[in-house]
Amino acid sequence: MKNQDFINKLRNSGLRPTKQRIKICEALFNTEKTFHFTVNDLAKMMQKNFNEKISLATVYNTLHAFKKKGYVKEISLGNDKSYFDTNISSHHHFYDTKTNELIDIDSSKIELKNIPNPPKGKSIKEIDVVINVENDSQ
Amino acid sequence: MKNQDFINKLRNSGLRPTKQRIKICEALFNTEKTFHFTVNDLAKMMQKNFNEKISLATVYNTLHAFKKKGYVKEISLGNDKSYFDTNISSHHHFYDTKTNELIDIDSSKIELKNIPNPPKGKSIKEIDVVINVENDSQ
DNA sequence: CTTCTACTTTAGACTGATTATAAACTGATA
DNA sequence: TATCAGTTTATAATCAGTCTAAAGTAGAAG
Ligand SMILES: [Mn+2]
Ligand SMILES: [Mn+2]
Ligand SMILES: [Zn+2]
Ligand SMILES: [Zn+2]
Repeated sequence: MKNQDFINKLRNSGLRPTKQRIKICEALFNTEKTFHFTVNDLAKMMQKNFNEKISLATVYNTLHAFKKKGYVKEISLGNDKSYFDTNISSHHHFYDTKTNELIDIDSSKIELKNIPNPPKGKSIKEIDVVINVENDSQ
Repeated sequence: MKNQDFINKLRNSGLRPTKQRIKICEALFNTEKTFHFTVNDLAKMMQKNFNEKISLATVYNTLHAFKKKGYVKEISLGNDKSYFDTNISSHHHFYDTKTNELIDIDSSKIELKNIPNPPKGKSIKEIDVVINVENDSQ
């Protein structure tokens, strides 16, 4: 995917293709594999790998905008900070509670049976399965 | 359960039965049903319902001590703050993302099939299923 | 090309949950 | 009763995330 594609993608979804947003698109979507990251991870990555100092506020703004457009997902865990995910397919995670490492599990890999009915008046939006793991002691 | 039972419970697990811990035990474990709460919820509850002003730091200390002893569980969600749970059985949750309300789902209600093997060298500690729900619009 | 304006970016202030500190207090033991 | 490690507490510190208001910029219009 080239620069111009991101510009179109942004414009088509009503986001002005600013220098910062385009660079962040490159960082997030010009990759072999999807990945998980924190806001700080991304801010540092932009600086180091893309030579682009983007203010933290803008990184937050952009990620929230991208999330609203469905370009990234946000994941919350036992941690204090939240993670973003460029894998936007419905999927689950292994989560290493010691290292904070996240590993995808394809949605089709786990079968959920007998999901109970939601409380009256509410409907299910999404189901998150987190399998907490830890290094074998010894 | 009476006061003396909590004193024994605390002593048996190596926690000094202080006035604050005993009162918190009463608040948490002298109930019909288990429940979910935040640190602030509990601090306020102690003041209002138990006429016991306990410093926030102590509430944190106590909850973390109780968690380590397995008397409560901690639940992390998309929220900024974390929740505690007096239901220490292995179970899952409905989570209303708008109201932050948590509702228990008995572990036996949901059947998880084909759980993939954890990454090499890691083993599964716990599986959390969160079913995000929302009020039916209209 | 220049002007105009709404949308963006930004530094820095602010918030709110949680943790750290260090002094005062207290349960257990002798 | 004296002693002391474990506890409580007020308060400061931390840290992710949000807010603000000023400066910058993309895009439209002339
Ligand atoms: Mn967020
Ligand atoms: Mn905690
Ligand atoms: Zn993922
Ligand atoms: Zn629960």
